[in-house]
Amino acid sequence: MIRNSDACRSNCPINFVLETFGDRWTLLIVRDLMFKGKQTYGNFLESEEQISTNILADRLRRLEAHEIIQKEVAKDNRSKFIYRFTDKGKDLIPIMLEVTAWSARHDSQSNAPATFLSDYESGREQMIAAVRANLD
Amino acid sequence: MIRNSDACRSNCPINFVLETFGDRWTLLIVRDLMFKGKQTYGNFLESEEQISTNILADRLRRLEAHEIIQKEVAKDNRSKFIYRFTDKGKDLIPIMLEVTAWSARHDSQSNAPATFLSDYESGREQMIAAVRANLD
DNA sequence: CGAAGTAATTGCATTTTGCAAGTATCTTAC
DNA sequence: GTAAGATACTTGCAAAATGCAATTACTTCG
Repeated sequence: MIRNSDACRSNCPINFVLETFGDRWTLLIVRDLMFKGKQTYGNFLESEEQISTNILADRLRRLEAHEIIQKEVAKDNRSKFIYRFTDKGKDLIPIMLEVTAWSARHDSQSNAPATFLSDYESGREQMIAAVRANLD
Repeated sequence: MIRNSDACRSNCPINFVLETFGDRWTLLIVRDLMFKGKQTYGNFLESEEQISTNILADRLRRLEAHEIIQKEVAKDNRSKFIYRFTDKGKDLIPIMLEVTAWSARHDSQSNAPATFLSDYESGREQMIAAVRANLD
């Protein structure tokens, strides 16, 4: 069940993001949709972090309610939904890249590509544009 | 109690950030320390989102365990601790500013300063440097 | 029609959160 | 030196969220 008024705690911009993304799963769905070409419920379930079906259904519902993503029936198979970012969702790209950069700097176990940091630092705007262009 | 091995779900950079910041409170503490000059347990408790004492104590402990912040006894009052960012913590500045920008763009209720977006877009590096310089 | 594929929902045990009250240590005022 | 206040927590318990396994519902394919 979606919290109907979503109990907004304040009008702080940091808090605003937490109202949607302040849990351990939502951002992984965004990641899969943004960087891994995943677009269906079944795709998201396959991720290595092993999200469970009830949590996935709940988070997709909330992301849609917050107008980060929208879904449509797949053209090739009408029993399937295709999830896509809204413009608001696409605007998360700079945040996601900045988060990736921080982890690349501070997590010695990070599996970010070896060239990520230098590519990002030398061409941030280009990388943002490239990710955006790669979303249909 | 801090999860001893913190059950790392994957080596994905997005997931790495979630392991520390994937809840509704931790980032508010970072915000207060980064932008509002708050440095003590009592200061953090005063924020409008009304964090409770047990959650605050737990999150400060985790932030310290993850080496985002460190605490020291206050010089003027030995019954008080002063919390400060580590270098790893200071490196969160670009993420926090990017998050603020996203909310400023997409939350009509946002209380971000009216000039924030234009200042940020025209001088991102300067703003990062300014915030950093403002941390002791 | 029946089997397979896709997207969920349900029930229940475990974990986390939120709230109120209590405790411990250090400082200040007399 | 002691009592009152300031500061930083801890504890106990009810409520909510999470995680897991099983089940349901709808669509497509043969």
